[in-house]
Amino acid sequence: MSSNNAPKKQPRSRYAVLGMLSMGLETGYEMKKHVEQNLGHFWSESYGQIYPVLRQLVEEELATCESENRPGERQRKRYSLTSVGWAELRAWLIRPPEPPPPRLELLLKLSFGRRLPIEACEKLVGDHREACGRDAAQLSSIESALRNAANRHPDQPFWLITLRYGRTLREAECAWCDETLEQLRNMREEDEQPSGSAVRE
Amino acid sequence: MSSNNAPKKQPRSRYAVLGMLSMGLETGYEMKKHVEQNLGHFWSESYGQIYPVLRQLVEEELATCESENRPGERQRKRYSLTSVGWAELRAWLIRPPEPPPPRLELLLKLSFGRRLPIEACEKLVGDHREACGRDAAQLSSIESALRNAANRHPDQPFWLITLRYGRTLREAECAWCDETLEQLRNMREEDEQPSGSAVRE
DNA sequence: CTAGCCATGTAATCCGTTACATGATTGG
DNA sequence: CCAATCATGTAACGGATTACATGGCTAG
Repeated sequence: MSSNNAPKKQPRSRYAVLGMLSMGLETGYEMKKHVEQNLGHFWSESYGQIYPVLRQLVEEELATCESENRPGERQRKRYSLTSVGWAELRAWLIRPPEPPPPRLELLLKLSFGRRLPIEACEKLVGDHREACGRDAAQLSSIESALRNAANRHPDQPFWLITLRYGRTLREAECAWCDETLEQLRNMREEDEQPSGSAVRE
Repeated sequence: MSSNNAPKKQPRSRYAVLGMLSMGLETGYEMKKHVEQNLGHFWSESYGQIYPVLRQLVEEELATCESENRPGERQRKRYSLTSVGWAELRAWLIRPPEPPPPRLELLLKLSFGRRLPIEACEKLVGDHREACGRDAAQLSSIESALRNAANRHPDQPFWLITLRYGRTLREAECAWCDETLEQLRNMREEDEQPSGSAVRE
C-alpha cells in the first residue's frame, strides 16, 4: 500500500536517447539529426531534452562520455552505453507503452461543427484529406526506397514496420475523410432545401 | 518582419471550454463529466485546466458567470458565452489544426526491436492488437447506440463523425498489427534455421 | 573573410496532469 | 449519520519546446 514499488516513471526522451546510443549514434547532434531524418514520422526530440538527458545518463552510469578529441578532430563529446544502460533500455523496451491522453484537435473542432457553416467543416476535412494523402504518398515512397536499398541496415525490417504503420494509418484517415466529405455534402444539400419535397414525420 | 501579427497562441483547453459553453454546458463540473463520457475517445481535460480557464474567460469577457444560487439549489457557478466568446470560438474553429509533434512510443520501441528477442516484439504488437480490437468494438457499439437513439441531439451527426474516425483508425491499426505479427513470425522462423536450405547469395 | 554548418548547451516558458484541500448535499 | 457524489479550486511538479548564447571549423 505505502511502498511506491513502481520503478519511477522516466521521461520518454531518456529512452529515445538510450535507444539511439544502442544503435551506435555517439553525439547529441547526430541524434537530433537522426530523429529529424529517420524517425520524424513517429517521433520528435529537441536539443533541450537530448543534452540534459545525456549528462544525466553519464551521472547515473548508464553511459560514458569521451570528451577528448584527437587533434585535428572536430570538438565534440562521444557517448556510449554501459551494460547498465543496455539493461535499462531492454527493460523499457518490453514494458507495454501506455497511451497518452488523447488530444485530437480536428475531432474536437468537428464535434462543435454545428456552430459553423457546413462549407467550413468541409474545408477542415478537405485540408486534412490533402495532408494525409501527401503523407501517405511520401511514406510509401520512403518505404520502397528503403526496401530496394543496396546497403541494408540490420534494423531495416523494423524501420519498414514503422513506415507501414504510418502509411496504413494515413490511408485509413484518407478513407475517413472521403466518407466524411460525402456525409457533409449530404447534410449541406438537405440544409439547402428544408422545404421542397421534405416530409416532416 | 517585426510585428508579431499572429493572434497569440492560446492553450487548446481554452477552446475546448469555449466549445462546451457553446453547447450549453454551464459548470466546470459538467464539462469534466462531458469530456469523460462523450469526448473521451479523442479528448481529455483536467480540472486543473478547466477552472482556471473559466476564470480567465470571464476576466477577458468571453464569458459571464452567475454565482447566485436560488435557495435550495446546489451551490455552483453557471457560466455562459458572450458574443465575443462566440466570435473567438468561431475563429478558432475555422483555423486549420496544427498537428502536434509525433510521439508514438510503440513505434519507437519497435524501431529498436532488434535489441529484443523477436518473441518480445510479438508480445508488444499482440497486446496492442488486442487493445485496438477492444477499442474498435466499443466505439462501434457506441456508434450504433447513438444512431438508434430515440432523442437525438442536434450535434449527433458530428459526434457520429468523430466516432467513425476512432473506429476506422483502430481497425486500420488492427490490420497493421496482423500484418506485422505475420512478418515477425517469418523473421523468427528465419532466425531459427540460419543453416538448413538457406542459400547465401 | 565570411556565410553556413557543426556542435553544445541553458533559461524561460508553456501546457498539462496529479495530488491535495475543502465543503455542501443527498440517499440510504 | 455516513458514504457517495456534487462542486470548486490550488500548488507542485513535470515533460517538452523555443529561443537564445556561444564558438569552432570549413568551403567558397
